[in-house]
Amino acid sequence: MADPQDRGARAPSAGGRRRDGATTAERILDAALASFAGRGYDGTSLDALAASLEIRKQTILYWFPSKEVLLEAVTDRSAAELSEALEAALLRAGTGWSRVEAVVRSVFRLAVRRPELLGLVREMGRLGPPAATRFIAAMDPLVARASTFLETEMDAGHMRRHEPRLLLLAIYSSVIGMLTEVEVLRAFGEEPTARSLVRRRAEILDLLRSALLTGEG
Amino acid sequence: MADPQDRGARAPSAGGRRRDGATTAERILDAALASFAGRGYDGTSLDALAASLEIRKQTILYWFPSKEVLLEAVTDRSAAELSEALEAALLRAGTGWSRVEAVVRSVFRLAVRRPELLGLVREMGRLGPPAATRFIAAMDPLVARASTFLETEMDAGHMRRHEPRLLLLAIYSSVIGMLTEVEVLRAFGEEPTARSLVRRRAEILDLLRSALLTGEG
DNA sequence: CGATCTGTCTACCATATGGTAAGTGAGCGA
DNA sequence: TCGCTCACTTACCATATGGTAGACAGATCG
Repeated sequence: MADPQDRGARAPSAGGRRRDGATTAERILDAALASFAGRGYDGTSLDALAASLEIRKQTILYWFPSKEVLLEAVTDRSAAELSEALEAALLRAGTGWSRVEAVVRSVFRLAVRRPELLGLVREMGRLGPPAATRFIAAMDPLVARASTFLETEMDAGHMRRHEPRLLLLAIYSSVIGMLTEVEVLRAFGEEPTARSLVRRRAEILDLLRSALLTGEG
Repeated sequence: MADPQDRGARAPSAGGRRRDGATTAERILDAALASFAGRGYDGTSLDALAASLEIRKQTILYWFPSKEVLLEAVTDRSAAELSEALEAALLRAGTGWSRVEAVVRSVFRLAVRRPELLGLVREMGRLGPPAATRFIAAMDPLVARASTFLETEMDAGHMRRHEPRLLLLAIYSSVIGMLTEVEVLRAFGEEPTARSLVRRRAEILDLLRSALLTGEG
C-alpha cells in the first residue's frame, strides 16, 4: 500500500517529541548522516550509531527496517535540503556574476555549516546505483535549472562561454577541494580556522571570477 | 630488527614470479588498491579480495600480516607511483603555461589510465591519521616542489598571482571532479567514452588557462 | 637422502554485524 | 478497567570478518 517508493520506513514525524524537540527518527537521521558522511556507509555500524544516540540498535531498526532503508532516508532528506538551499540561492535577486557569486557563496556557506551534506555527496560516489541514482535523480531538476541560468548568462555575454554542466562541476569541485584541504590540514594536526576557510573561499571565488568573467561583468 | 617503518610486511619482491610475471604480493597489492579505491577500505573484505585473486585469505595474511599493514603497503606504493609520475612531468622541459599544461595533462592521463590511484587519494580523506598522514607525508616533497615552481612562474609574471597550494588544490579538484562526473554518468547508465573525457579535459584546461594566464602567456 | 625453508593451504576461533522474535510498559479510547 | 497501540527493549541468531595455529607440498642445500 502507500506509495511504491516507501520501503518501510516509518514517517519521521511520527512519535512524540523529545526534550530537545526532535523525534527519535529525526535524531537517528541526523546521526546517520553525520556517520555516513564521516566514516562512510560501510564504516558505520548500527550498534555504534545506536550507542552514539544512547538508544538500542533495535530502536533504529524499528524506525528504519534495514540499514539500506536508513541510507535511502538519509539520502532523500539530504537531497531535499541541498535542493532547498540552492534553490533559495538561485531565486535571490540579481543577474550576471553577482548572482553566480551569490550562489557560490551559499554553497560554501552550506559546506561550512553542514559539511556532512557535502561528505554524503562525496560518499555517493562509491555507493552504487541504488543510493546514488536516487540522489542524482533528486538533484537533477536543480542541476537543470542552474544550467539554464548559466546558459542564459553566457548568451547575454555576461560570462565566458563554457559547457554549463562543466561549470557546475567546477564549482562543486572547488567546494569539495576546500573540504579536502580541511581534511589534509586535520591530518597534519592543524584545526582549520573559520578565518582560513573564509580566506580560501575568497581565493576560490577570485579564481572562478577570473575564469568566467568577460569584460562586461 | 629491520627498519622501524616495517610493520611486518614481507618484501613484495620476494617469492617466485608467476606465469604473468607478477609475484603473489604484487598481485595482492594490485587487487587491494583497486578494491580500496572502488569499494573503500571498510567495504573490502580479505575473503572477497582473496576470492578475486583465486587464493585463500590466509595467503594474503601471510604476505601482509594484517589488513592495516596491507593498506599501508598499498598507500606507500601508490604515493610512490603518483610522486614518480608527477615528478617526471615536472622535470619535463618548458616554462610558464606550457609547463603547467604539461603537468595538468599528465595528471589527467594518470587519472584515466590509473583511476584507482585517484580513487585511493579520495579514500584517504576518510581514513584517519594512521594512513592519511603517511600518504600526505609521502606526497609532501612533491607538493612543495610544485608550489615552488608555481611561485617562480608568478614571480616571473607568467601567471596571475594566487596562493600556490590553492592552485594545486584547484587542479587536483578538477581531476577529482572529472572522476566524479564519470561516476555520475555511470549512475545514469551511460558509460563515459574516452572521447567525452578528452573533451572534458580540454574544457577544464581552458577554464584553468583563463583563470591563470596573464597577457604575457 | 634428510633437513630446512618457502609459499599456500585447511581448520578454527572470537568478535562484530545486520536482522528476527518476542516481550514490556506507558498512554489512551471505550 | 480492559484491550490495544506505540515506542522501545532484551534475548537471540546466522553470517561475515579479521586473525591464529598448524599441516602439507615443493624447492633448496648439505
